[in-house]
Amino acid sequence: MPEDAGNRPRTAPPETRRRQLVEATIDSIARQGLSGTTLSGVTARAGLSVGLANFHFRSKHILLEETLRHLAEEHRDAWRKPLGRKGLSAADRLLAIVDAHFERRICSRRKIAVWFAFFGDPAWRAAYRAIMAEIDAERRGVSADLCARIISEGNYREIDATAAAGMLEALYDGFWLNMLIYPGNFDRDGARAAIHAFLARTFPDHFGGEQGRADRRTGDNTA
Amino acid sequence: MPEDAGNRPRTAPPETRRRQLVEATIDSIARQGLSGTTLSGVTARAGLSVGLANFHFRSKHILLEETLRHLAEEHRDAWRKPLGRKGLSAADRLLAIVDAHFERRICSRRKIAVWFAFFGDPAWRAAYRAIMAEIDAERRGVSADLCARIISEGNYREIDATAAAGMLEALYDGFWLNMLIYPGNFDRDGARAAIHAFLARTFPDHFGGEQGRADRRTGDNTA
Amino acid sequence: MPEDAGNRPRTAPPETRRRQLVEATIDSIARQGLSGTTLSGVTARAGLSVGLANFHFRSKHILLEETLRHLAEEHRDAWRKPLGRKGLSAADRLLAIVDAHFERRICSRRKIAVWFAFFGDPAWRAAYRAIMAEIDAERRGVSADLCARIISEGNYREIDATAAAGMLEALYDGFWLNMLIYPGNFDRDGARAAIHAFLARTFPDHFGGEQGRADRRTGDNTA
Amino acid sequence: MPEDAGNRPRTAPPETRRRQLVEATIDSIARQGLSGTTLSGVTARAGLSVGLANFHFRSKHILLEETLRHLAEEHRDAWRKPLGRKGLSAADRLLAIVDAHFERRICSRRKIAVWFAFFGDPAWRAAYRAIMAEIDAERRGVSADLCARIISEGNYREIDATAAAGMLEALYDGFWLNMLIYPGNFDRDGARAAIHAFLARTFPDHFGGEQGRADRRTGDNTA
DNA sequence: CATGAATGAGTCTTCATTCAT
DNA sequence: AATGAATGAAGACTCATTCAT
Repeated sequence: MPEDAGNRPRTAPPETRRRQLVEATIDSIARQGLSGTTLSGVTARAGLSVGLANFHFRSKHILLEETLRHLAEEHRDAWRKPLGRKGLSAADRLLAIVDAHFERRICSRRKIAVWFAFFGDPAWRAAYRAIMAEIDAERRGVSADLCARIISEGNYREIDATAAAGMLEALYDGFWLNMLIYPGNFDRDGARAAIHAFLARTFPDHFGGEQGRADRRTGDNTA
Repeated sequence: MPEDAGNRPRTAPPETRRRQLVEATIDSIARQGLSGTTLSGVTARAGLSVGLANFHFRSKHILLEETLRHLAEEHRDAWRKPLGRKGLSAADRLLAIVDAHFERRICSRRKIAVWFAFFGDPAWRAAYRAIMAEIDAERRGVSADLCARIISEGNYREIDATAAAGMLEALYDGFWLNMLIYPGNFDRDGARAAIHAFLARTFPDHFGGEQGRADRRTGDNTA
Repeated sequence: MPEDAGNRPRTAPPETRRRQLVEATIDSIARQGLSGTTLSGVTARAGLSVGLANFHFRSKHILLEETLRHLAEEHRDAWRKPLGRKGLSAADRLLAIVDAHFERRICSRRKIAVWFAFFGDPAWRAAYRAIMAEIDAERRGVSADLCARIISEGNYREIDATAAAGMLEALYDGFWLNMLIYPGNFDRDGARAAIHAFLARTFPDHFGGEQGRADRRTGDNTA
Repeated sequence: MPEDAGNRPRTAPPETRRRQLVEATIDSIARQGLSGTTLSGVTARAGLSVGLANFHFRSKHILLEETLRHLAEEHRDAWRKPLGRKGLSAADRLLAIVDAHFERRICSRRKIAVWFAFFGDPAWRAAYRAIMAEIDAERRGVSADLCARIISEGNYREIDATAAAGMLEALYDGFWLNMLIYPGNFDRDGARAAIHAFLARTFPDHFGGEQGRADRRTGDNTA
């Protein structure tokens, strides 16, 4: 269980330890769930002592909070980064946001399991909101703006940009959950393709059918 | 907290007690989460004693399992019942399935919270599958069949019935989760309307815009 | 260690259990000190399980608080009871208060050790005040009143009743502490005799030397 | 909290560190009690590192022992020093011992709190005895001798010198404790005056009323 | 059917102590 | 001399389960 005991230095920079522990926590939540995640389980997985978790984080609660925050930042970075690129069309940007939700790093079953572990608990839902409400609102806002631009560019009179952005949000979560529960029936590529198809049907002039060809390019599946 | 102590008979038929306890369990999970749900909490809420819960259910695990089963049956009944009616078109039936997911009884935040509590835990996900895999598969199958019929009736060559059914599944869960996390931004009527709009855009000949008018008929919001 | 396991009933009235636990707590504090007093130590001494202490008292803190309160009431009763008797002179009453502090039940090393355990901790000092400030003030007040009556009856112009009462308070505590630390040099009878002598010298007309003869009547020493 | 971090030299002679740590320990015990006194708390208060406490003292136990010893020596010096002066009468010497107990340095609430912290714990009572039994006996012996000389000088037939010395011991501790618990009702000057009055009544020819005048000379109260 | 006292295993947390730097 | 990361034993508390009544 100790990751590589023996030649590991007895002491390490705080950030290293924190990362090790957060990573072990993600592992533990994914496998044992939130309530099955114990400090001793996490530290054993990390090859460290119980005391150390309380030394670097001040309590189990804070460790979990930091884990949530870690995931939050990783996710936010994933969809924000491509938006920074120059010369992208609104459609490109919207696709980038969609695809970010199904990148391998973001959308492993391991990490989705952790997200839903937090979603499943009322207290952690509140923590999630405290951390993510603004970020989620920003993403929805950006998506709605992009939809609005697409709508105004095209000939999509009857479409409501806000509603379209809401659909996308629902689709991310909905596919994630179904990938988690029925991994045999849902996978990253299928989900992405389905959302692409949805966009193609909604904004046919912007998301042509040829986009779909590239969807099957990554052959990996979530572990 | 005891529901109506005092004039309640000291003994009652097993089915009554079981229902009381399951109901109290749903309450407890919705408010405290799965890990915050204790036998003594549940029984106190029901105005009963701890011993009784272990008498009627043999363990906490079984009580939770029965709670999950209760919800499962309620949900299954909700979308199955309208399918029994004669003389409904494929489109009517598909709409009925969609709408069943957003009925008030099915789609209260209280019950959604319980669903996601179970979804959030790996062990309970397995239990969920054991109970629901077949039912969920059936519903997906029925939806896919209905889509296939609609597709064959209409002129929707490029559409994949299975994918469409998968979209619907994702949308149910996705809207549910968003209603749970951001109740200010997502509600039952909006979700239903969004899915109706999705169907209208996907199968324009079958789901005309006039369907949308009825969507705002129920003014209630989830408790 | 279990007190009389085997023929002890598995369940007992709450008051019995509470008393058992408080008694075991007194024992434990006397022997191991406040910080050496653990829930498992106390319950083992009482022949009960850890869980039970948290069932009858809601926390260790409350158990200790109740223990303090128990001692407080016992002590208060000891000096209050004789004051209720009719036909006692002021001097009689004052002596009764003094003697109450050196009764065997009140003034065992075991119990004194517990008092001083609480005195020794800042937080418990505050708890002591919360419980005892009024009672202690009452006793000082009664003593001062009695001194005042004695002073007015006798010819003790220069004596301050309040100061005399303060002296008595100091003497109780001072002898208690010395009995605790140097049991070879200080004992109940000696302490009582010394205070009697102090009163005889302070109020010679009221506390004649013949009082002293009775002082040696109890031959017991503290355990 | 660090006493004067920044311009403090990184290394200092052992005696300096030891004194700093003992002083911080006294602070900590006075505020948090013995059980609330942790090595990291003490060292933080001193602006030093945990490791250093274990370097200069070999364990927490030894640090506390040294703290007790420090207090013991300070106290012993306080009452011994005046005895060294030439030309003092027995009465003067006895008064000096009494007054030493109520000097500001000796009799602050802070230090009394520490004494009683040690008194309150059975194990530390043993340590106290190991350190102080002889010193306390010496003081009692000196006091008894002085009383004996006073008794033989005066006309105090019925008085027992040993008992008188015992009374004084009890009064020191008794007033200390009451100052600790009820600082509003007991203070250094009042305690000293009360003991002076006690001596004046016990040995009227040696401790005249005019002594009392000087009692109020120090206007400070305990911190 | 029903109660609730009793048990004890499991978890978080604190903290003295160690030790590499 | 000095630091502070790291360890692990010990203790309070929770809670599912049992069982006598």
